[in-house]
Amino acid sequence: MIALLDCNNFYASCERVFRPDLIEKPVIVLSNNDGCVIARSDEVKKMGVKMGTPIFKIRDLIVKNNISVFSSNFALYGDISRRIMKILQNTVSDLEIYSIDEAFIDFIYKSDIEYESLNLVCKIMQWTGIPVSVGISTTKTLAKIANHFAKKISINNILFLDSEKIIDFYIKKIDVKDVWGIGYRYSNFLHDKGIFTAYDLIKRNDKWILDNMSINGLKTVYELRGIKCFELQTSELPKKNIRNSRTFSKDTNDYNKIKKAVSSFASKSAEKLRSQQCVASTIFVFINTNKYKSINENLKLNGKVNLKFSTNDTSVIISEALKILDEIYIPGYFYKQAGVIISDFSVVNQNQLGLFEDVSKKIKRDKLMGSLDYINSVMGNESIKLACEEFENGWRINQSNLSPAYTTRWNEILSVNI
DNA sequence: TCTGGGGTCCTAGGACCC
DNA sequence: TCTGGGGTCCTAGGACCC
Repeated sequence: MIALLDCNNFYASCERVFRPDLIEKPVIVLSNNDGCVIARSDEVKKMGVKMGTPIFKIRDLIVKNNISVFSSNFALYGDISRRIMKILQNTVSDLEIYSIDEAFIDFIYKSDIEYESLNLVCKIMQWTGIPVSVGISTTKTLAKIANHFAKKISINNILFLDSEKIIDFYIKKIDVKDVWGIGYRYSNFLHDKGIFTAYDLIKRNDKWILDNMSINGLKTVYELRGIKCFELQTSELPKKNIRNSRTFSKDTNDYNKIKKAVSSFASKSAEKLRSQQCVASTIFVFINTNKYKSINENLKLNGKVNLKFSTNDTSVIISEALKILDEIYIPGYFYKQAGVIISDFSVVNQNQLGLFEDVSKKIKRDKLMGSLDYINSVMGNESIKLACEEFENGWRINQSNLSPAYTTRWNEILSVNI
């Protein structure tokens, strides 16, 4: 059996932990830059607000229904997530942390899985204040479906799909678009072909599925039929690429601002790269103009470089990224977004040294990067950084409704007046 | 006025080889 | 005029996930 544990309306629930006055009141959390809705409490879902709705389209609704609006506070959500995963680590036998608010698990005691699940739900609520749901079945894809219905119809937020009869009942009820692995393109295609539920889909033959939805589509169908194709991934795999990008708070034609932003993205990418003990050999930089404005200005510019010597040195990655920026930048346009992606990793101590690489210099640079990471880890993020990264709020995002970092910053800790 | 950010995997087609 | 068969590697783009 595989269980999927999923936090209910995770970001909204995190905000409520420190604002219990908002329990059972409508809450939304916005994307970076306060652009669109990325989390909704149940009350807001009932009002018909969809995931990703731009905030300016629901201004009236917010006022009318007195919806509490929060800017996204990833320091807080990340910390609460770590606490929940820690509880799981100490409670279950196998754990795959699938996302910030989801984990696939297997239980130690398998004789009464529903009881185990209930214990877990209660413990997480008591220790962190976050409501969670558990769906259990024979494959990951079915556990996902179990979880989907656990949130909707189960009284205790737990649903166990074990017998074939019960599985059949639910896969006849679920729209293919809500099946894990079937996105909006495939679901439109399937609807056109007269396939509306997961049950309709599994009745199609394998060849048809393979031809139209490729191998992953077929795996999904097998999983729906109760045949395991996706195993529990219990150890964390290193990332294959690292991306840092932002939409600017205001479109900008100021080259220096973009340069500082790109430097800063490159630096953050390098830091993440070092934290997984890797070096990278490909650097990709992109800048985009505003896609919602006139066609003429809808530019997507990008470039990349393959380095001769793989590196995780911040200054090298920044200077290479800036060279690319220099090449792709076209003056006279207003840019909306920029980003840096690094890829083609190898593990630090397995990396072949270049024949013409200056080894003594490299050792010095490695030490320097080590010190930089150490100071930032002890003194707090961005305590020191390179001079080319931004210092003022040149391109920083809008966060006008940001809640305090209650659990990760001493000066923002909750105070209680008695 | 105002539309997020960070990932993975697969496939078709082109370039190149003998 | 007629133009094979078999392979590898790389890349862009498309699909999906949270």
